[in-house]
Amino acid sequence: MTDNNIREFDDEIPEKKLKILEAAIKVFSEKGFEGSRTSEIAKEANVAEGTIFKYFKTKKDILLSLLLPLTLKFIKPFAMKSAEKILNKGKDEPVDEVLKNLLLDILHLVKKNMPLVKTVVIESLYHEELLVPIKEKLAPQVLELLDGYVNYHKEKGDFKDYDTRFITRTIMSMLLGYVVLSSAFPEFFSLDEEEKEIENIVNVLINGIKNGGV
Amino acid sequence: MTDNNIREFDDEIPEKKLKILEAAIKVFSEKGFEGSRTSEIAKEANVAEGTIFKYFKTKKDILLSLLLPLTLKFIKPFAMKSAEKILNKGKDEPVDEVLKNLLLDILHLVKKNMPLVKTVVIESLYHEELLVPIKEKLAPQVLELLDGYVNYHKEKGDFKDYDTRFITRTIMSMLLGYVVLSSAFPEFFSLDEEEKEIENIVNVLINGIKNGGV
Amino acid sequence: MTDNNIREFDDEIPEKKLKILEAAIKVFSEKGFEGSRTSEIAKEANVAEGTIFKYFKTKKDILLSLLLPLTLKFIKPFAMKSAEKILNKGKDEPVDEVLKNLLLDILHLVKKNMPLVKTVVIESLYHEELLVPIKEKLAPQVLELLDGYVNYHKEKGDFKDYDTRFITRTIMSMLLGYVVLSSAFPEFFSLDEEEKEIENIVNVLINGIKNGGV
Amino acid sequence: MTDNNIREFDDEIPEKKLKILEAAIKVFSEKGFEGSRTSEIAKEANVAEGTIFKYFKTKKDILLSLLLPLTLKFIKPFAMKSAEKILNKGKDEPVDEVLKNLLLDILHLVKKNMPLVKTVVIESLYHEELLVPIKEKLAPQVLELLDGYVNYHKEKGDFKDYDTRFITRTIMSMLLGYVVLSSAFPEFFSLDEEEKEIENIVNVLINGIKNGGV
DNA sequence: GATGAATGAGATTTCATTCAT
DNA sequence: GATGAATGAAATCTCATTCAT
Repeated sequence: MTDNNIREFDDEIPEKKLKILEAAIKVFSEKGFEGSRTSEIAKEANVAEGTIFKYFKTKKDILLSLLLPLTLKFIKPFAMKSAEKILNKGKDEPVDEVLKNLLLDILHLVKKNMPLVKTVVIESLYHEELLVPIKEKLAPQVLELLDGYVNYHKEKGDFKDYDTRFITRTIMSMLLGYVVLSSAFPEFFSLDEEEKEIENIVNVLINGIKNGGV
Repeated sequence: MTDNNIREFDDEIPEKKLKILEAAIKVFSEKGFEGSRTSEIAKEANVAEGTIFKYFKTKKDILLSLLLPLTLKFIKPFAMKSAEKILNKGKDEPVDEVLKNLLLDILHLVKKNMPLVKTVVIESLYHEELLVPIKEKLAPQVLELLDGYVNYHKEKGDFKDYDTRFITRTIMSMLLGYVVLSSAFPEFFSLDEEEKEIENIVNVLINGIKNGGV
Repeated sequence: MTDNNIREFDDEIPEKKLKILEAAIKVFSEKGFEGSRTSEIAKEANVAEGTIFKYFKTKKDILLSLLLPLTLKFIKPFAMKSAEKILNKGKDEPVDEVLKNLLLDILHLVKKNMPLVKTVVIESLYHEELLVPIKEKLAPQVLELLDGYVNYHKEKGDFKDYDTRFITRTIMSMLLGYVVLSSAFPEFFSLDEEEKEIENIVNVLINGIKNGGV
Repeated sequence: MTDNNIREFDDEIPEKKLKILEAAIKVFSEKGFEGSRTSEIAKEANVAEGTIFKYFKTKKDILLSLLLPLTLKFIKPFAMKSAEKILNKGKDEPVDEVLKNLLLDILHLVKKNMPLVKTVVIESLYHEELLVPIKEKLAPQVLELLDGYVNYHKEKGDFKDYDTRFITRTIMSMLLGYVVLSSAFPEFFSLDEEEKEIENIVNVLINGIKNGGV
């Protein structure tokens, strides 16, 4: 499932460079950026160590290069598939169903690209060069999308009168929490019931845990 | 607020060792474990580099030593203060209030020890030696506590009929998500309204975002 | 003026090889042999890096190959032009004039081929393979020529009774000193008065700086 | 004779750093800066390779650090000994004698520090960072000294009416030429007659080679 | 105990050279 | 012949760890 393939955009990116990127994502996600050795990346990519530096000026450069695949992996499908399919098409479906599908879609995307996401998220906590473009380019796009969704339902009267941004934050928070928790303690979750788990989470998000709610 | 002091247990731990631990927490949290230099820790601790190795066999040993302060910092107050004060004392207060106080307490604890928590959480993703004791010792204690709390309210009929563990997971998830998100994107939150934010989060957790819920 | 062209002997030498040699002379003279990269030579020569190794077995081989152009550049014209034109033709002119013309000719030759000369001179200080042929082939030819010239004038009674070799050495010394100094500190000299400078140098060489001499 | 010792200024410079500098001078002078390996310098200095980088940030830093010993080696003794002893004390001796002593002194200094001088002179042709401080600090001091000497004798009527700077240049040129030539082709000179050679050179400089001069 | 100079194994990076196309 | 992607040996530099003081 975590096939980790960045190959969707083979466009003009050379085969070897792709193999190096894939290898780097694997190794980084297992050892962390600083804990990774270019020698191991090279071996993993079936490439001579020197070849890495034909495609990337420095080791750090490999890390920064992960932003492109991340963006492509998320923005494009998220904007297209999720936005169109779920938001537009589904504007008549019940809000529970729409939200569940949205979260499930995001989640599948995250899980499929877990090593990439894990690496970028964690390393952005230590490397300004990585955090800045995320804050300035990636985050705004995601926020805009979610805010739009939230606003639509708020206007329809589906949601309580919280601040839009607060709802967006809460949705992201829950998602993030679930991802981190289930990735750190997978045995804490029943692996094959993700669908059911998400369904429950969405239910909580929508109706709360308190008895006597709807 | 994040004074990061481990000194509460000065018991027999030598002053220099404490200074080294504090320095390590600071440096690790800023650079990550692998990205940190023992030289920098030494400078930060106002100690000669060699002194570090009088108290810790290896650099990794410093990391593993963080488990003790983490446990002391969390289990003790969490078990004592939270458990007693909030759970026992509050068994008559409305559930919203109790949950809010519980979360707020945990959150304050986390925020106060953010560098320590950040380091242990992240590094446990890369170091088995760190993850194992967390899974085997820390997590069970936290779970037991939360499960007890959840069960109490479930039995009182306060909560919907979800699986206990699911509720526990969801509470932790939300907490974790909030912590990670607000720590990675602090400007995304209004710094001085943490209390209000938590209150809202608890409200969502309890009543959901859907209009027409209670 | 420093056109650096080795093309005079295009005889059978392929165009690409010439371009590589020219490029090497340029790059070597700017960065030194060890400080030069074959990649830069290739770029400068508008040639693929691999092409270099079609014409030269190794990088060092390029350096050694500079001896041929150097010899051609110097021995041929020096022996022909200088020897014939200046020495033979001028045996009746006053010694000052003859010496001045000789030095000027050599100097022009050196300046015109400065990058080549600089490279060979300096690198011969580090590479036996380069020094040996110079000592065994180039130097003797130059010495023989100069010695002949000096002897001619000594016999004519033009020169004081110094050892022939000493006079030769002194002439070369002055020339070399002037070349090195004016190339390291060009702003120390007035660029456009080279002719006048040489004239003065020759005057000193012939008459000394002491007042009361001729 | 080329003892190459920089130890005169042991002042506060650590023993190991001195050994590294001495080793670097030796290796640089034999292989050139770019052709030298830090591993060889370390071995020559009887020091671990890592130790080099405790005292010098980079390999290039070692090269630049040679300016200090060079300055100390030359400016101090040159200014003190030469200036005082030769210039002041000798203002009544015949000009030949004074100039000869001056050149001999400089020459001895150069020969004694040949590896250092060779390295700095040659590498300054390739590294701006080395050339600039020489041009701006070292050269002016030397020039001022020589100019002073020349002016003194010009005013006394000892020298012909050449431009002061020209005479300075010519003296330096001859010296430099002699040093380079005798160092590149030592067998071209009779090693043990340096004193005599210099005497002759000074005679030429003063009286020229032309017969009938004084 | 505390220090910090010294170490050297190992990391990243460079670059001459090869070779399939 | 010409190319330039790929190589990998070797270079520079880093840094946890040791140890004499």
